[in-house]
Amino acid sequence: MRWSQLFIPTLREDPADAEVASHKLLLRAGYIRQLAAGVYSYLYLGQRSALKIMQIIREEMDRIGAQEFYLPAIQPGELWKATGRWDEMAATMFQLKDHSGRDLCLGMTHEEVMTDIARHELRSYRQLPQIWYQIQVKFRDEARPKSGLMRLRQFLMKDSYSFDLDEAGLDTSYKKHYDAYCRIFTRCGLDYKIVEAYSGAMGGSQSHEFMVVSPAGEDQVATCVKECGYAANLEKARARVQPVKDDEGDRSPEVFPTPNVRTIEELVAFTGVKPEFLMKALVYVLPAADKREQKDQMVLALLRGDHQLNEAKLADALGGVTSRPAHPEEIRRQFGAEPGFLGPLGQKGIRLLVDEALRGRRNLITGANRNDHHVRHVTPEKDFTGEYHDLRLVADGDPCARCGRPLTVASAIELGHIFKLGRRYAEALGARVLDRDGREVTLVMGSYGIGVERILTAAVEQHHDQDGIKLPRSIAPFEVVVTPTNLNQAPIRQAAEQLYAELRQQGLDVLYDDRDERAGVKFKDADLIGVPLRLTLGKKTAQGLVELGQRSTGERADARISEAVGLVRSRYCG
RNA sequence: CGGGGCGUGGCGCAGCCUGGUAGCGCGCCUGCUUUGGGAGCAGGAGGCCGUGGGUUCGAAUCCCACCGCCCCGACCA
Repeated sequence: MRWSQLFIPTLREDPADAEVASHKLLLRAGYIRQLAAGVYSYLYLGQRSALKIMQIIREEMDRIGAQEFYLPAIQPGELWKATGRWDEMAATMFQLKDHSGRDLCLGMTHEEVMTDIARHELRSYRQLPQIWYQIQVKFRDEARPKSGLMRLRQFLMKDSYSFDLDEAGLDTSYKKHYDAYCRIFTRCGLDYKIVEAYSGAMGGSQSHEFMVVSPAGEDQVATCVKECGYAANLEKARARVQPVKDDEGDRSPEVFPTPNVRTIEELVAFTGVKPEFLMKALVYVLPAADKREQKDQMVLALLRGDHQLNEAKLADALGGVTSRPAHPEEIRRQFGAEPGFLGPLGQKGIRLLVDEALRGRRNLITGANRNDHHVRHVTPEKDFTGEYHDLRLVADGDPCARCGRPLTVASAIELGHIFKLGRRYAEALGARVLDRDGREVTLVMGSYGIGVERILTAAVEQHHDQDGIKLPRSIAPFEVVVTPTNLNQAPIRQAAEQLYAELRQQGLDVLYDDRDERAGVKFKDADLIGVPLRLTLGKKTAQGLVELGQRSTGERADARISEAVGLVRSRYCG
């Protein structure tokens, strides 16, 4: 393509509204422009990259036998009501009505529609397994879109769905996706990690996320420093506990005054006792299930003073129900004390959830449920009983649950997520087939997603420098740029034109910078938009030489013009 | 949804406190010179100052309301 005829609106300065590197660079390089919060237009370069990413995804999905569909973005509300997600997802779903008042929504994911097809069409186990996918737009009314393409309200997703007769079949479909995802992210030139993930509101048994570690990421992952391979989303991560030596002896609880001492830090300062000998009490409220008669249930979560509560684990402990922190009035009503003075002693009608790290501990200090008082010598099991669960948020440096070496906690961008869904959606929508014995069985499903823009964003985060973007060739909008430094010199122009024509004949994506600009402008722009290889025609053209420059490494080498095309093919773009 | 910040030519910003002819850099157009890391000189075009109301002789500037965007938090299949 001739640059002089293209629309590549590069900017010299950082846009005021961009904070993270990928956002700034994608705007500056003319890949994207913003339309509204979390809504972006993909201009020529952005679209070229997106198309390449989607093509890689397509090839690898096809390779595992997945079949490409294209489903509607606009969907009937009934389907979502049938699975219970019309209300469950209402906060982030764009819901609307048609002219006659029927409920519709913009698809935020496609379990419902895919399962609807499956229930109407699949009749026999002989038709299984099936893997169906699409690359399509998704809409989510995010409360806070952010960081350019990181969290969008409209975005592209490759989503696939597997339908199997049983769990063993699901395991196979899941593994196929796992492997396909590895190939996809590798081909996109990303350095990624695979972590165990929390399934959240999707339900289901097993789940992995594909992550790129980056300060711009919104997720947190815990990774073992050693080769044991343990890696998990912080929502899910487990760790061993550093053992603590308690005071021996069977002492009895003893209330003591702690005027205005509310936080763990204040309690440490006041008593001189280290936080690991304290017990913190956090109150959560479970929304009343179903009937309005039943009132909200309160839950008290107990953790070691120096530990943090992991709300995802709390939700798991509560059977997959999301709870919310209690309001101060609710706390006063139940405990007769202010937050800051709460503890497990003498509480009725409230569920006690105790973190595993408190198992076997003795003589701890906790709140007395009386303002300005705490109580010491409290021993779980002896003085109160509760259900033990792993409730703790893993912290950087905690010993790995698998090998005991320290875990590192880092921010990461979620590129893809694979779920074993089980039968939830098939059950709700009645997707069944006859098995070998003629019995009706409910399909077992998996669902698998990849964020297209996330790949682009993560790739820019991982591959850029002061001068701009350094995308890998597989997803860069162009593979080569031919840059004549001065078009007014006929030999330079002719050599450039010829190289451009020959490289195109080789089937390469070539950009020819035929703009009437000074060399410096052309170099800056080529670096900014991230063309992996630049062929520069200039001073040495008279000697029959062209300079080959690699964007990723900064390496430059001269070559004979006559041999340049062959060299590009064999050495750089093989 | 809570907290904070910002809306002024295409982009980045100043002006606002203390009301009185709307300014700077980049970009854009024309011409000449220049030509391997965002050139120089000269001339020029381009602004409902986010929107609506109010105060005032007079509002980019003061007051009120609303809208939009960004950041932190809550939320996030």
